[in-house]
Amino acid sequence: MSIAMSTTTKREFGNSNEENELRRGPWTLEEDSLLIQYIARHGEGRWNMLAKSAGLKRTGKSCRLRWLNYLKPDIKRGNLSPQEQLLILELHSKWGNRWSKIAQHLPGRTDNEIKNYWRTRVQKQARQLNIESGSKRFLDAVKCFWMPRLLQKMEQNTSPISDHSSITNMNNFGNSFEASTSTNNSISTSFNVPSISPSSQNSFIDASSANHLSTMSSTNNNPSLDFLQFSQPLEISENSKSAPNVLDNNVYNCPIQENYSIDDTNNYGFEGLYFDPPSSMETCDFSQFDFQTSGSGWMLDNMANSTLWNMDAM
DNA sequence: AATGCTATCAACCGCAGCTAA
DNA sequence: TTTAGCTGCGGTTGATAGCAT
Repeated sequence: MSIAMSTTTKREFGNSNEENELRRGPWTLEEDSLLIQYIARHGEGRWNMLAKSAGLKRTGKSCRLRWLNYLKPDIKRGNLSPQEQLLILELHSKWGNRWSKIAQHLPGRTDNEIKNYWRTRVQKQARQLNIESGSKRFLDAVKCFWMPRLLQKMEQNTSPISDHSSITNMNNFGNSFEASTSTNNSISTSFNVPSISPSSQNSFIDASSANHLSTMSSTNNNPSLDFLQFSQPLEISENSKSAPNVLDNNVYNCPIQENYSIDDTNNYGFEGLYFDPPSSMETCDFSQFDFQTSGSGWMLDNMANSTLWNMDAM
């Protein structure tokens, strides 16, 4: 829904006496209506001419942006699903800030939306981890913490009962994590992450993880990335316009496991999500992550109350 | 209730690439 | 070959809603 302007802001045109002055700022319902009707009759493109012909006191660029990011009928609104978030993380690790390219693989999502998501959610997490969002360390943090948590969340969504009671077997084995359900859907998942607490709703890293991480951090002052063995890249063609996304019955490489297959049989298309245990367990060097905040001591000291990797905020 | 802070997201800006004249 | 106009992309800004104090 458009945010109709009730007041004149400084981003609107300053002099209302200037009939020919270009309008700026939020679009009104009338403008939206004009644009929609014009495109319905004449199609999109040739935006400068379109703006004039439609009687809009807007630049062509502004019309294009409004249409592509907001008014176009196939725009999907609302929060990004865990599947979409996972795909964004993976595609960003592959392509970087190629927002439009990433958006091509998320039907109904715009580059602007994905860019905003990245800046407001992902980069926020990077700041809290005190690591650069584009760095390899951050990518590994994403893969160690965030992606497994997303998968866990997706798993919860696939269960008939959407709380943790549906998870009947959840064990920690050192750096690995297994969860299975007793439902007919037979979900079995394993990750190589430290001690994920199934009851930790608000914080991905629970207190035991915090201890683990603190210990590792304190015993390794010269963290090495060498034994990290992630990044089986998604096999998505650079030129592919079709979305190899989670809505399809695709099998593709993911950074956590060699392969996972996806059945499109539930709301998210993830009912049949299955992770084969890796032949050789990949491990995550947590000592590489500097959880020290700027001058306030170890972030992990009170991790139970931390919002670090808070999936509810994603 | 008032104020300040933070998160979100729509919209703008500048730049680069493309194309037609 | 040059140039002007158009389009698309990525970075950034600013309005505002919601939350905390």
